[in-house]
Amino acid sequence: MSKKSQDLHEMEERWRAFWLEDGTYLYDSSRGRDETFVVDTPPPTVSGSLHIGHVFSFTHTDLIVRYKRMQGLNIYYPMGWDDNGLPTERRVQNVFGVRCDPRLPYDPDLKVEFGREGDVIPISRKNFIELCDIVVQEDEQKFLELFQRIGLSCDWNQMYATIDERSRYVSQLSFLNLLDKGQADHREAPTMWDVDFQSAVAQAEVEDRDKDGMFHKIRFEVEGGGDLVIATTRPELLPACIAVVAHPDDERYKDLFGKKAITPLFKAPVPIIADEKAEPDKGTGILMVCTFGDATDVEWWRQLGVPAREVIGRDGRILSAEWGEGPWESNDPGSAQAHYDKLVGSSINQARKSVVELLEADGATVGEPEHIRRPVKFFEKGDRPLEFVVSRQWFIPVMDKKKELIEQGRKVEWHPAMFLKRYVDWVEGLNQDWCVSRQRYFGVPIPVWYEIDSEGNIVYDKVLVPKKADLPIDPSSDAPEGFTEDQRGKPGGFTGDPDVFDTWATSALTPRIPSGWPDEMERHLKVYPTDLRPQAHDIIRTWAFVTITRSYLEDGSIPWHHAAISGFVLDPDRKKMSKSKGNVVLPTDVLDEYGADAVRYWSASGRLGLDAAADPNVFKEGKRLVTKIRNAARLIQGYEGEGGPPTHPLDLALLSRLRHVVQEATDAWESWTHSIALERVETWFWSDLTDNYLELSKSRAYAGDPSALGTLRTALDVVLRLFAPIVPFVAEEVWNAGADEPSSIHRASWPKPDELPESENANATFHNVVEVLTEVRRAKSEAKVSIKWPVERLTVYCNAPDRLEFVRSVSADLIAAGNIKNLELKAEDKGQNEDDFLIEVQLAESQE
RNA sequence: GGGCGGUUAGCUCAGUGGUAGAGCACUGCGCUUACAACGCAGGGGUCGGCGGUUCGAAACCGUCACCGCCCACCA
Repeated sequence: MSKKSQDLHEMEERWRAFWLEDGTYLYDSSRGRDETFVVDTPPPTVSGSLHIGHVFSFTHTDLIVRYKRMQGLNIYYPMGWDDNGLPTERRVQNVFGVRCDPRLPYDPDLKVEFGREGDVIPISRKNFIELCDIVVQEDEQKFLELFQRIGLSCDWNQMYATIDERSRYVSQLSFLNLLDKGQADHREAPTMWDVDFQSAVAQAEVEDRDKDGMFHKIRFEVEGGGDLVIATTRPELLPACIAVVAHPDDERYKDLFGKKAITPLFKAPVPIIADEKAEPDKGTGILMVCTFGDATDVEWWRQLGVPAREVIGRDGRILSAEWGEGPWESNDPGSAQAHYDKLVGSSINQARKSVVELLEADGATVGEPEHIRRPVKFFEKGDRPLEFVVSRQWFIPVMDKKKELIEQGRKVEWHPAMFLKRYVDWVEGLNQDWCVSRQRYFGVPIPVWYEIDSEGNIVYDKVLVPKKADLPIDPSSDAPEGFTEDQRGKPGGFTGDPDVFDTWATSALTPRIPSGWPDEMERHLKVYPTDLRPQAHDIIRTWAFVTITRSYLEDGSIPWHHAAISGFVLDPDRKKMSKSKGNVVLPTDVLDEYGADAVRYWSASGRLGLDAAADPNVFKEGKRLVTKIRNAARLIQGYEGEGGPPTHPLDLALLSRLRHVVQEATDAWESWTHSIALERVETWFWSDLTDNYLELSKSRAYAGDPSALGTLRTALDVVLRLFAPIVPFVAEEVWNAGADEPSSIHRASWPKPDELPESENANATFHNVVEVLTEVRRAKSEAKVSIKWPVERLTVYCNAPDRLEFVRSVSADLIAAGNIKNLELKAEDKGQNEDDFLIEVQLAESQE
């Protein structure tokens, strides 16, 4: 690291320490709701890797917060860590080489090394959770360091984690409230299921992936003669077939409705039914309904009201069955059993192959299988397609509340507004209630027990709930009221719900976790509903949706007034970053190279909602700005003498133009377009101040002219405050230069236009003098001489005398800045257009 | 299949009806007492295509193309 980079990092570290010690960013609980700005911060998944995308979106939040703080608002900006759930479990499995087996007893002496390799060790649930706790502590520390490094102005005393006691309390309490209100129920039903993780998943966690498959055509006989051909990509579900369906208007099959088809191999008679959901032009136009191939199968199964034939188990292997009994109806149970037994225990892929072979041997296939590419549903974190498996799960009903939830979404102001549409589309497209239970270990336990009857059967209708005062509880180690632990799992006793909540069921409550809800309502109401929910657009369907839903169900509220949506970060070539492509930009790398302010500058230049490229040029630009601010400040702060009110026309022009920048920047912040605020301030700083004014004002400033000195100091003071939300470190450094007792710029007030004078002639004065000065520079550049080379004679001709007057009013500054020996301003027509300037520059013969 | 964005200089992006912009990259000059981690000057664009509205369109309307994202019952 170079010396200068080191200085930069030391400077940042110094202010980081000062802000913590000074309490610059602490929430003041004594101030009222209307003077407080509250952020419902996204708790990042700490078991994921640190990503430049975190820096981008969290900086967006911090920009807004810093602006609001300078507007005089009391800021409530907590930070949460999302450690709950599958990502942590996966990481523990990987770094310790273990897996959770809940049947095993707790081993208090278990020792496993971080990063150990070799055989995977099965461990008890309690041991597993202990390892999870170790891992999340480390991960949280890394995120904390990163976030402090980029200068997030959180109140670090307001930290929480989604697995901590407070979160478990809030999560369980809110769930019990829903249960009281009849807004949560459990049922045994076909649910989307990941066969690797062996857990239910919710609609929001599902994604389509295009996969290759084979279309197999299978001949079914029809009772009473004839046959029909079904095309399917999932022949392994043939034993689970409970009906075949065609469109009611389909001439090919019209005569078959009401009859029965006989499945090949298993000889099961199944009804041929008509339904408009069958599309004549897909496959052969007639399809088999299996328990369960997809969500439509589930619907048809419900309509038919027949028992399911479950063939796929929770582990993704084929279950055993007794053909000829119960739902396993067959015209030839013996041969059905013989065929089926060849499948039992095999994986889905193996079973598919076996069924095809059996069908071919039986002559039940038609033609060659055709290749097809089609979307297949996956758990977003999973590797194998989802299956529909019957299991008992807890749901929060949302299908009957779409209208209300859309209405709630409309009450929120979305920035940019287009994301409201994405929210509405998602809610409108919901096709199932929210499944909140997961068959996992590291999560918030579902706080209920069930009674066991005298026969030893679990009576799911008899739900035992804890007293709210006892929360949080773990039903696998705590006993319900009226029972003792030795009655667990015994007839006449109880059993705990074995599952945990979906991570989102807890994350949905982030506005209530740090607020003190519901026990400290006075405090809660000072920070709820919150003002701002910042988040990225990918989790509108999850986090935004679930938060709006839970707030509505809890007390009819909206959780936040504004939602600010950040885009994604793409690599410098605008491609998606991924570890496999090796194009990942690490936040620590760019922070090392360019510094926190420069990285924040890059974030601030990205508009809300738009994806941004991690472009090194923009980081560089930011770093250049930081250097420029320090250098400009060094010049201004180095001048000696008393400053006074601005009286000189150029000084009035500069400050008047700054006055308009203050207004424009404020308007931009107020309309959630921080990138425009940055652009306006930066243009003024670079072009007006450093390129031109600092040069033009030098002679007067060195001479101690009070108007120039006052102007320079005011300009610096104001522009630092305009820059402070974006580059907080250098702004603080320069603000406190030479001060014995630092006083944070971040507690200073946002500039107001009224602090600055307004001059009618500001733009004319500035533009005219700059035009002349630029021409002088051009002449010197063309003559290939240095910028300080003397000008023997500068003549400006113009037909418009008032234009020349503006130049004349600041001619002394112009003469000094251009090193001009003789300046002549002539109201003469030299053939130039209208009132254009015609500028003649006669350079001196020598540099003397 | 439906929806939402985007398309402006080699690159990353501003620019919502009035003479096409910035930074980087490129070329030339310059160490000038704030700044060589820099400054000054310069070259570079049929604003994705077509049609329309208008005195005037990068901008407004229509349409098409391409890129990206979101969603959709996987036969």
